[in-house]
Amino acid sequence: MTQPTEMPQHRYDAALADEIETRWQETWKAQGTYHTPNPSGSLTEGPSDGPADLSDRPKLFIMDMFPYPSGTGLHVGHPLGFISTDVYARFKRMTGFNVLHTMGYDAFGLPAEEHARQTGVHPRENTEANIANMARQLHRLGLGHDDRRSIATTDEAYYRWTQWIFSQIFNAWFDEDQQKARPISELETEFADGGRETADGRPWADLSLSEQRATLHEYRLAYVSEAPVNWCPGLGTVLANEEVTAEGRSDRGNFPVFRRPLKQWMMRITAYTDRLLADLDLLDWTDSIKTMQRNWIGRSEGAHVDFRVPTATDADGEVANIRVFTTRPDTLFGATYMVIAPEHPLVEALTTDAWPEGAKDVWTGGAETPQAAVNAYRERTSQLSDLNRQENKEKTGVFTGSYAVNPVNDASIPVFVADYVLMGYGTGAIMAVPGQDERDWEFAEAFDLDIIRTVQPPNDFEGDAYIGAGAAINSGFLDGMEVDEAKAAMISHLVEIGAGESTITTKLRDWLFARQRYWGEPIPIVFDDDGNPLSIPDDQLPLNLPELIDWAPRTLDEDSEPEPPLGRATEWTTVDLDLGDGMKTYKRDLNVMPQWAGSCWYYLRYIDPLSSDVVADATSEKYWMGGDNPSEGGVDLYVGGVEHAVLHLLYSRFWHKVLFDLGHVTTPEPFKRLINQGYIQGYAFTDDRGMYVEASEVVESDGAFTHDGKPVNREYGKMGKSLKNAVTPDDMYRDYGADTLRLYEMFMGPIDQDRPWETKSVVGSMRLLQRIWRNFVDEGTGELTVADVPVPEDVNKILHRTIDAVTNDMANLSFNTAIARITELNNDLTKLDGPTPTAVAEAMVPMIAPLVPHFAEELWQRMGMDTSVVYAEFPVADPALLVDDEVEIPIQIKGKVKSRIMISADADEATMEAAALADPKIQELIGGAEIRKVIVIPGKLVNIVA
RNA sequence: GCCCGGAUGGCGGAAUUGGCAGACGCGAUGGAUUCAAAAUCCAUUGUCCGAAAGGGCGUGUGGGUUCAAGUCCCACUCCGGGCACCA
Repeated sequence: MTQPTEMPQHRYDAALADEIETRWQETWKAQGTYHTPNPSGSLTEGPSDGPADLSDRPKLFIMDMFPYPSGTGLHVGHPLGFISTDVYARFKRMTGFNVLHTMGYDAFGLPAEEHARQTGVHPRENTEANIANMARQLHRLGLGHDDRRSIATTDEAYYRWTQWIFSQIFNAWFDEDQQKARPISELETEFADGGRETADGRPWADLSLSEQRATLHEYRLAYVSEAPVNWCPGLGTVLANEEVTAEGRSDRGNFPVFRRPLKQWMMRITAYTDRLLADLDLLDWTDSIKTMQRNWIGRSEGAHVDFRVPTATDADGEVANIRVFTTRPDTLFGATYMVIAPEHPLVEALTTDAWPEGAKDVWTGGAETPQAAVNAYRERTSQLSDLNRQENKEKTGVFTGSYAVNPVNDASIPVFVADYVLMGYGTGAIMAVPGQDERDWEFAEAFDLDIIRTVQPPNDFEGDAYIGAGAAINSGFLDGMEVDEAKAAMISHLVEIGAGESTITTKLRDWLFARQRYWGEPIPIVFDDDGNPLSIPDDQLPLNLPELIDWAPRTLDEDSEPEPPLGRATEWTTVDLDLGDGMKTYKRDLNVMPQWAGSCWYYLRYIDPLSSDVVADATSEKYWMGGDNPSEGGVDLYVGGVEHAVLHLLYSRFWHKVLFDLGHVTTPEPFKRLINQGYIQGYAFTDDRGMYVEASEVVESDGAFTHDGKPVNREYGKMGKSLKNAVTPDDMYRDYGADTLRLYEMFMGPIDQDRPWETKSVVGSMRLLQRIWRNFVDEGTGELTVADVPVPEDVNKILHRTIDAVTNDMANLSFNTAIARITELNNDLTKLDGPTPTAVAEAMVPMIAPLVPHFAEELWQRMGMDTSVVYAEFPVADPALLVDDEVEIPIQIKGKVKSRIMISADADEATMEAAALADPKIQELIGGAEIRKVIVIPGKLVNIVA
């Protein structure tokens, strides 16, 4: 049994840490210590206990990717990034910056709705409870957030502006000439002035109101369109491409997703393809994230080529023309057949009644007629999910019975339907060049088609299709040209004969923006009697969700139509409005926005969370976003998980660019610097049935692990509920305190690396704080042991070296090495007899303050300071103390260290060489051997080659 | 298949430009203290040979450049991530 009476009364333990931490958290809250002043508008007040000149200082805007407030609360993995940004923010506050750092909650979304479906509790109630719990957990961590600026995307005052931005996007169009978004009213003026022609050439004024609305709708950046979408019956909603996994299932819930045409809200993100790509160069992001964005956008340059099919006519009665996209127009002479996707609109027109002469048996799929073959093939592929279509890479297809004409050599080539060509990319049709394309080669072999090489492979080439560089062969006027030259020549030839042109294709599709769910922002749109969408006036925002008894979407089958829950609020679905042509009854849009909407712009509301007349005060926006130097502008540091590489970060950049074009923000990019923090992983344990057991109950002895007396297997994975290995911060607060948790998480390794959690190692960080504490406070009496005594010279040097190293490490976010340096300094301090010199203490406490703010504040106040350590100046190293008069340098023989000597730090090469050769140990080792060369690096080392 | 990362003691990880590999911590071992334990303090801790002094070998593998390589070059293995019939 423990006997607390024997414990020193004033030891730094969990109980004392708890007392110190909660006390300072209350004080900071009362003083508004982390209140960050804006230059104008709302929130110009700074902290009552901080410097008065904060808003005159250079700014720094630091952000975390805000969390979704889940019902289970935080585990110790979540705050890793939050602690990093907090340490950095605190360091920057102490080195002369006005730092904006706060936290919000991304609170709309599916889980709250699923929870509501299970419990009958309204999503809002549940969401608010979760936010309260998460806010408590985060506050207890001592994060220096300006809580006046905290937002939740579900706040009325917040989503009012999400809806406003939607209206801005809806009421804008993309001017291709200027490559920017402009207000739709300017387009209307162009039409009205005759500066732009209508589709059928009629003057604008002759169009009916409905026709005008329909015309403008074609241009809007947010538009309704009938397009193939990802229909997820399991969730009862449609999803964006980005929300569908490679396996063809929903990102959330893992339900199957089906492609089918539906009328849906889209956002014209594709208009911004080039700018989204080009502006990546402005950003200080990792190459891997930039690469992921580039791959997702998937821009590729090539050409359209038209292949006529003289025997067929299209829907307009014209000679059928198959337009293909190719990145290799130089290989056109090698096109021996064509393939169109099973969903291609020309399939029916091209499919003939009977097999033409020359059709090989293998082309027919065993069917009597092309009609039968194509129908059977389309039937079969339509039933395959995307997953199966990708898994089975064996080439299948059937001949349509038609031949197309190769525009460069008039060759007649057969047209196939095959599912290896996808309708969703390019034109949904290809010219097949088996000689230079592996997939075409496979198909050509399977279907006994001609193969013509049009690029000369190297002599030692042994593969099938050759996709490398080389001279053109078998290609008429291109022969002898290298690939790039041949491409250019072919394109100009195609333009000349009117059979093609250069073009650019992207994988990026317009963003599907509607969800048939309840817990999201209602779309601020109404429809007139002709079904034209119109935005509701800004002064009627926010548009609130109707109160419903039954929020849940229906789980439906594949062939069903989505049923938006908002449609059940019958009173809500219609509204009387005057939109300029008198009071009329309109139908509301019944969709809600996707979860990504609220997170697209939250940084702007952090800047100015209170304004009700503007999205963010213009002066403050320019100040915090760095609008004075737009190309360098944006949030100074944004930290979050890599899982948002293409979703949130692409959408957010898109919205920001629209707002930039419309003049609402001053920088072209929202996030200047991005860091992806690693994940905290944990050990997990499975029993003999393979079921996870509670990791905290597993006992280790002699390298073996047991749970409840039975042996278990150790595994390793992302910390969480499913692996039963979550450790909560609340447990850590109780056993060690928040400062220890902060210190441990920062000490575990570099910020961007995954790392395993080990509760047993946390004690190391606790010990460091205890050892520092003992150098400041007598554990028995609680008396301060800091005294105004002189600092020994060697200690002073160590102190200034530590200051120098820690300053650099903090600036580079290398908190693990900063902590190591502080530990070394403290170890030296421990060895010192007598009290800790005041001069050392006054440097050391501010130095640790960013990492362990409560601990440092407590020592700071005990040392008699009358202002908060939060705004204390970070110590500055004295350069004179960083250099030594004498240094120890290694002497190497052939690169191996053999001896060491002390030598004057500024000794020249000759002196060093002489000193090295004079060393007795070296003389003995060299003996009489000839010295061939001596390399001297002044102040560093001597290497003797003997 | 393609594109990014990465591999250093029993473990987490250090090592600006090529210049003393293993900082700092965890764990482990021994000691001091204690009736005993916890806590604390001190010492040792890459590996092999050796009683020691000392020496050999060592940063995934194989080669190379260099006075000198964890760091640069070539080839490969394994692990993590992203994309994937994208024409």
